[in-house]
Amino acid sequence: MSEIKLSAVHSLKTACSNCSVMELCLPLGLTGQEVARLDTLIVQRVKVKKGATLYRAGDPLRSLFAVRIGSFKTSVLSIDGREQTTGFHMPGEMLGLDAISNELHACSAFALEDSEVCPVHFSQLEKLAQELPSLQHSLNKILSREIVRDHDMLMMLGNMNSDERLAAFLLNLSQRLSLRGYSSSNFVLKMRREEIGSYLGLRLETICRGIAHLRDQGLVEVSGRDVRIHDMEGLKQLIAGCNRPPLR
Amino acid sequence: MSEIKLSAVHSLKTACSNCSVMELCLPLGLTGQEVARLDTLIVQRVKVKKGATLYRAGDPLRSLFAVRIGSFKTSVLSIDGREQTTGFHMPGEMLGLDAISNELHACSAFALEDSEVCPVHFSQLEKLAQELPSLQHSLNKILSREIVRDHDMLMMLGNMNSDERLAAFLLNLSQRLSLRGYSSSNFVLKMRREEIGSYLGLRLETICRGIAHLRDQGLVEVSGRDVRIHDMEGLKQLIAGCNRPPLR
DNA sequence: CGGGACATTGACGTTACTCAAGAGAGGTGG
DNA sequence: CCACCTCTCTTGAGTAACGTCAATGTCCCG
Repeated sequence: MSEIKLSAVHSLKTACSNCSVMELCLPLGLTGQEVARLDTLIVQRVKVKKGATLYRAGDPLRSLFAVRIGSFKTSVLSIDGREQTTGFHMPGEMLGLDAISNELHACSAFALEDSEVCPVHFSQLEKLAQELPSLQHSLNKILSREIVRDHDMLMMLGNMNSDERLAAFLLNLSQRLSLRGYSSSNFVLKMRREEIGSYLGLRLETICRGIAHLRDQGLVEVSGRDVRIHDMEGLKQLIAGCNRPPLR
Repeated sequence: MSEIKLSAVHSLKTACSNCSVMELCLPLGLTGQEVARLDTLIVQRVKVKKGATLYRAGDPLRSLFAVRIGSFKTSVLSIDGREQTTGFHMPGEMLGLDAISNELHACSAFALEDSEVCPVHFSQLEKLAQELPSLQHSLNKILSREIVRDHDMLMMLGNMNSDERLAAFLLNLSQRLSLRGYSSSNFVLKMRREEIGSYLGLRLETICRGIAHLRDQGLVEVSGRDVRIHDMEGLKQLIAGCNRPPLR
């Protein structure tokens, strides 16, 4: 009886098969039965308030986290306090992959809005993957995709100017939101200018100026956090030649 | 009888257990018996001449490659011909990890000197990993370590000035060579200035000037490809915490 | 020994950073 | 509900860092 009290509300709904981003997440490529077994690993979803920390660099790896609702940023902090944002993460994406290497989280994860994640106990996941080849394959792919994504970022930081980086960033957001059923031309930024800058290797003022440049070219309209893309093709042309299709 | 002709020389020696970098490579954490099974996947080593291509972006993923002897660079090319070097790889490191994601190589790999790799057929590797939990764990760790490495690169490109990047690059080489039994203070660069620049997001002239700066501070002596580190601590201080005198 | 690739250095230009001031947005308490 | 405070965003002016262009030097490799 007493066991119910904590997880009753959650346990009924804790099921990948119910999740709106299942086909973007860990269950990708699994059969219904396999997904059901994966479900058993996710004991309880966790809500994370806007601004709260999901984990910090140096924390031991217990679980990976699948973003279910909301969005996160991950970043590493240098000794003197400078921050490099390593990614923005939306529903269906996995957090904590860099911790597998040393069993310690290498970066910190912060919620950009009220969010919800599905913790997946990592050693249990490895054990289950041992039994389910397609789960193992899925995990391999997710890890590899993160590497590809990081290489795209290296290309951006190494070879693109500020306006191109900003255009690529907006296109990337647009595409990922579109995959999740949202408008590709009309969306809201969940992060501050400073955080965009930290991600793109630029100062916040440079982000502001970049927005002004794109606006002056009639490509986008940005009002605070609201983004409206007016000329998707124009944006793509701006970065064409620096990268293949949009990003990632 | 006829089967012997091609691989006779190799098959005798093709064994991870003989390999000088075994404990840095895929076999890490495996028992002797497990290593023996891994050996069966590596049919034949492949020699790659200096300047030759091991694989190109877009090639289908057949095998991952473990560097055995020599060194490689991997890079992605933009449509307009700009190159972003994504890594330099030395013995014991795996090539092709980014191909798992789409079953297509996302970057190209070139030998920087006469080299030798151990191809590991990927689907066979996955199958074997299904039977050997520690092999699977090893692969997960290798993938995750690559992500951590890429995040370090992002920190470098996003937050460090040219001299710091160069210092960090030299220290990184020094450390990896040391791990492999070579001198940490006295080594030979296998890549050109332009390739270092492509890796660090800088022009080749900036690399030259950076070398001059480090030389003027008495930290290193570089003559062509020969590097002699005179003040390891000084180099480390230069990048410690990413702090700098007057920074960009 | 000659030629081509690679490396170095200088002069100058451009981009993005720094510093600064002010405007806007959002949350809180009176 | 408004006033206030703080955080965030925007824009300008001046500067530092890196890129570009160019000339020259050096090292291999054939």
